[in-house]
Amino acid sequence: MSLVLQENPRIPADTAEKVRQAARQLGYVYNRGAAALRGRRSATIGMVINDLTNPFFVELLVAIERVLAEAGYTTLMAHTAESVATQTCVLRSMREQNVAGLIMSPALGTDDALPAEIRSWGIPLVLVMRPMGDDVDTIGVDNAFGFALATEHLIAQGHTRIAFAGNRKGYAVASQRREGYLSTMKQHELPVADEWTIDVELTPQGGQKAVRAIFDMALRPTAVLCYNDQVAIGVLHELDRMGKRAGKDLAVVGCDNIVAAEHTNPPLTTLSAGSDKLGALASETLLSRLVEGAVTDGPAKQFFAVPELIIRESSEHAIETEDATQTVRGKQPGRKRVARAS
Amino acid sequence: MSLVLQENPRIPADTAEKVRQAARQLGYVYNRGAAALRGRRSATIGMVINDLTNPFFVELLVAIERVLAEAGYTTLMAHTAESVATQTCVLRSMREQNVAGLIMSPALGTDDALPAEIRSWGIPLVLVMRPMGDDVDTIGVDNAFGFALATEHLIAQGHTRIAFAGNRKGYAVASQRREGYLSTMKQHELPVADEWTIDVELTPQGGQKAVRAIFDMALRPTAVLCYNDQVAIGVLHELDRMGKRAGKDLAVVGCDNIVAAEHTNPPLTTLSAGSDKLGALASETLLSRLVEGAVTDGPAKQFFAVPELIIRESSEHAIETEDATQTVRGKQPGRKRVARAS
DNA sequence: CTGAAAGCGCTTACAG
DNA sequence: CTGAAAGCGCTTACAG
Repeated sequence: MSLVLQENPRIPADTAEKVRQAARQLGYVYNRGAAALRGRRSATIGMVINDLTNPFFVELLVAIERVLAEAGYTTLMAHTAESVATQTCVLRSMREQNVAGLIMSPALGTDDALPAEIRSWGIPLVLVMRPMGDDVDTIGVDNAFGFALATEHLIAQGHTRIAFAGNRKGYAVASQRREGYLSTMKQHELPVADEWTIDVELTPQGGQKAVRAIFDMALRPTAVLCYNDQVAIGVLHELDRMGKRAGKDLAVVGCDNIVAAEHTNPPLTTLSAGSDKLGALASETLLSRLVEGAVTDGPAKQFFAVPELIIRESSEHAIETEDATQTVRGKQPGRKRVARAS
Repeated sequence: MSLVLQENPRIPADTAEKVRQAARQLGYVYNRGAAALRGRRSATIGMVINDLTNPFFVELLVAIERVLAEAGYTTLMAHTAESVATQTCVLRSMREQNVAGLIMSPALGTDDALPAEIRSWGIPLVLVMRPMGDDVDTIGVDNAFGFALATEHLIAQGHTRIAFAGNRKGYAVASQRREGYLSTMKQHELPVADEWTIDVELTPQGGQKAVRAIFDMALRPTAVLCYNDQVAIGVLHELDRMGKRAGKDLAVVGCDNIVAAEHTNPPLTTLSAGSDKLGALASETLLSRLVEGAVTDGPAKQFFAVPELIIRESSEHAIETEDATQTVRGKQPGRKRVARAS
C-alpha cells in the first residue's frame, strides 16, 4: 500500500491504479501523524507571527503559506500578539507537534538566546522581518536604506524639518529606521530637534498621538516619517480630525505598502519591500534546510531586501519650491511613481 | 510517565515533581502525534478561511484561535482565497492531519453537499459567517436585520434614494443583505430603481466601481449601503479622488466594523456583530462537540448575532432635514453612537 | 493497586 | 525481488 502511494517503480502502473481505486472505495485516508511518527520527520511547518492586526504580517503569512503548501507542507499558525509569554507557550506546543521547521517573526522583547535554544531542539528556524544576530537564517529589509530613501524624497520636496514617529526604545528595527533618517538629515546638514523623534506605540493610536505632539511643537516639522503604515494611518486620521490635509499641511510617509495604503485618503506614500517576495524567500530558505542532507551547520543565510519608495499623494505637495512635475490631486487613478536607489 | 503528565491522583505529588524535573533535565518532549495516534483523538483544530485580505476574517481568526488555545487545542490554519479547488486540497490535508474538528468559512461557490461529506468523515464542523443549510452548526449574523437597521438610519437622515453596492448574484449572504435593504425601502414606500442594486466585486476595487456607477445614474442615489467595509473603503477612496466628501456628497455605510473603519477618512458608519463574540461562539460550539460523549447527531446549533449600527461621520450629514443633534465634524475624538433595534 | 504488554497506522530494514 | 516483522512514542485495557 505504502509503496503504491509513494509511486514506487516496483509496482506496475495498472496494479497501482486498482489499489488506489479500492482504497478510495473503502474510504481510506492516509494518516500523516503515523507516518511522521514512524518516519521521524513531519510535513508541518510552524509559523509564529507577532501581530496579525498589522495587515503587512497577514500579507506575509499568506505568501509564506502559499509557497509551503505548494511544497507539500501544512502550516501550523500561531499568533503571539507581541507577548513573549504567549510565544513561549506557542513554541512549546509546536515542538510537541513535532514541526519540521519554524518561521517566526519574534515578539518584541524576545530573549536574544531564543534562536540558540530552538537550534538546540534540532528544529530549523527562519526569522522574518526582525533579525536576531548573525547566525540565524533571516529574511528582512534594509531599513536604514529605506528610511534614507524616504528622507531624501521629503528633502527633495523642500522639507527641512522632518519628524520620525515610532521611535520605540530598545527595539532594533526602530533604531535602524531612525538611523536611516538621522544619517540622511546629517548628510544634508539639516539640524534635527530631539523632540522630532517621537516615541509612540506602533499602531494607529500611536500615529494619532504623534500628530498631536507635532502640532504642539515650537519648531514644527512639515513632514513626518512613520515607523510603518499602521502608524501612518493614525496620522492621516488625526490630521483629518483636525481639519488638516496630509500632503498639504503635513507630508506623511509610511512603510510596508500594505494594500490599504493605496486606499487611504489621501493615498499614502510608503516604502515597499514586497510581502510576496519576502514570504517566498522565507519559505524557500526554510525548505532548503529541510531537504535530505541539508547543511544545518553551514553559515546562516541572511537576506535584506532593498525597499522602493512608492510615491503617492500624502507627500506630494512640495514646500517652497513649486515643481512643474507635481500633478493635480486625483487626476490619474492608479498612478504610482517609484524612486530607486541612484 | 504518562500518568505523571496526566496528573493522575495515584501518583504522589512529590514523586510526580521529581519525575517532571528529571524529564526536564533529559530534554524530554511530549510527542502529541504519538498520543493522537494511540489515543485515537487529536488536539488540533483545522481552520479554513476564505479571505485573509479582509481584516474582518483576520479578527475572527484571532478570536477563534485564542479560545481554542485556551482550551488546549492547536490551530491548523489554511487560506483558500475563495478558491473551491484550494479548499478541497486543504480539507483533504486537514483530514490526513487527523484534525479533531473544523471551523470553516466556505469559499464562494462551495458545493452544498460539502457539509454532509465532512460529516461522513466523522469530523465535527462549525460554519462561520456563511450558512449552508439548517443541519450544520453555524455561527453567523442576522444580515437582513442589520441592513434593515442601516437603511432605517439613512432614511432617518432624510435619504430617499439609497443604493446597495455588492449585490453578488447567487451568493446567499449578499441576498440576505439586499433583502434587508429592499424590504425596509418597501416598508417606507420608497421606490427603488433597478440600477441601485449594484453588482460589483466585494473588494475596495468593487467599491470604486460602484461610486463611478452611482455618479453616472440619471436618478442619482444620495446614500449607499456597502456589502462590507472593504467595499466601503473603496467607495471612500473613489469619492476622495473625485474631490467629493463621504457623508456630505454621498452617505456611506459599511458592514463588519473592522478596526480600520474607525480610522478611515471620514470615519465609517458600519454594522458590528463583534468578531470577538462570533469567534468565541464558533470555538465554543465546536468544543462542545468535542467533549467525551457529545451528541453529534443532535440538532444543529445555529446562532445568528444581531448587529448594531455604529454611527460615524460617513453618514452623518442629514439631507433635507437639519437635525440639531448632528455634531460638527471631528469634535469628539472617540465618539460613537449606537442604534439598536426598537 | 501496579506493572507489563498490546496496538494506533505507518515506514523501513531485513530475512527469505 | 518480495513479504513479513520490527518499531516510532504514546495510551489503555488487562493480568497479576
